Amino acid sequence: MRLSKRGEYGLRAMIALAEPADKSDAPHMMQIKEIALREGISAKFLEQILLALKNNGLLHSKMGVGGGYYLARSANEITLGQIFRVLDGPVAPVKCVSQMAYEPCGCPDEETCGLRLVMGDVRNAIADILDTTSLADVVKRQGSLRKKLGIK
Amino acid sequence: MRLSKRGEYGLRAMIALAEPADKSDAPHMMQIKEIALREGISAKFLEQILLALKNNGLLHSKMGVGGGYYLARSANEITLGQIFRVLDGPVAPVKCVSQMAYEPCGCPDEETCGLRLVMGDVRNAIADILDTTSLADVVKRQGSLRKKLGIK
DNA sequence: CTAAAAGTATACTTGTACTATAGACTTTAT
DNA sequence: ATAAAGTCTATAGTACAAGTATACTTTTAG
Repeated sequence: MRLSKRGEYGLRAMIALAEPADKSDAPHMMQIKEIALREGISAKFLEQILLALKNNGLLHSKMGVGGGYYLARSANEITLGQIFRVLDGPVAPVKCVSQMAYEPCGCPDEETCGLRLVMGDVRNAIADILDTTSLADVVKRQGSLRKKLGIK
Repeated sequence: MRLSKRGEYGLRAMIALAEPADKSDAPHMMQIKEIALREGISAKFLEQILLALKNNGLLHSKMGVGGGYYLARSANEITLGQIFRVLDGPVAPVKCVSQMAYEPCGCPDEETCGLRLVMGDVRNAIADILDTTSLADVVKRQGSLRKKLGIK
């Protein structure tokens, strides 16, 4: 049930962009290099990932000197599920229980296939978390944890 | 979050073996060929999978003429989680939230990493389902569904 | 006791997806 | 005009998944 590096790096970058830049609530614009350095990722690889997120409407960018990437919508309107699906595809463990990208699997009777029933539950459990957690939720959670631990 | 073919076939085979052979509650012994045919799987590939399950103590086998595979324990003592881990490895989407196979990931501060927090939730949601569902549960669920639909 | 049925074990192949890396191009600020 | 930044496409190396092949061992029937 692994999350790919692509997915991992993309989610990390989006979370970084969701953190407030300063006291103001202006959108946090960051350059690829800046994110790559901070997260310890190859800048070129991250480039592709951010591009995919942009092409799917989750990021905007500004070209030229002083440019960078920023969230296309406010952090509480972007869910982890949206990001995940762009980078890693459907959430479902097997295609035959996918809501977004259904395909039949090979079982004789899909209606009463035991494996399908359980995998359907798994899919729902994962989707419940990813689709109800926004970037803002993640940032908030990080923040209160840092506060509790007395860190920066 | 895909389930590999290896995992899928193995789980299907185990469920098949968990279904009662007849009225008696003797262990259901089946040959590789028999399972492969029923599930529409390559027998040679299934062979490897069943061997792995045997070497990890989930199956027993009887060699020679009239032999076959059967569950090493009763169907309610084998969980899907056990089978899954043998065939597909850890349940956790990222290694740094794995209970069974922890490894650090690259984040600056693991304690307050937002991604890690969420992926921990995902891991627990998946593990909750797989580790509390036994083969017997799956068979029971299939049975009641078949009954409800009036099928065989 | 021997032949055939069945599982054991390992090695090989083929394809695809992951994880990048490279390089040429476009836009923008100064 | 130039340099800083993003855009886009192609390619490469590696690892892993999925499936094949082959040779060997154990067991039972006859």
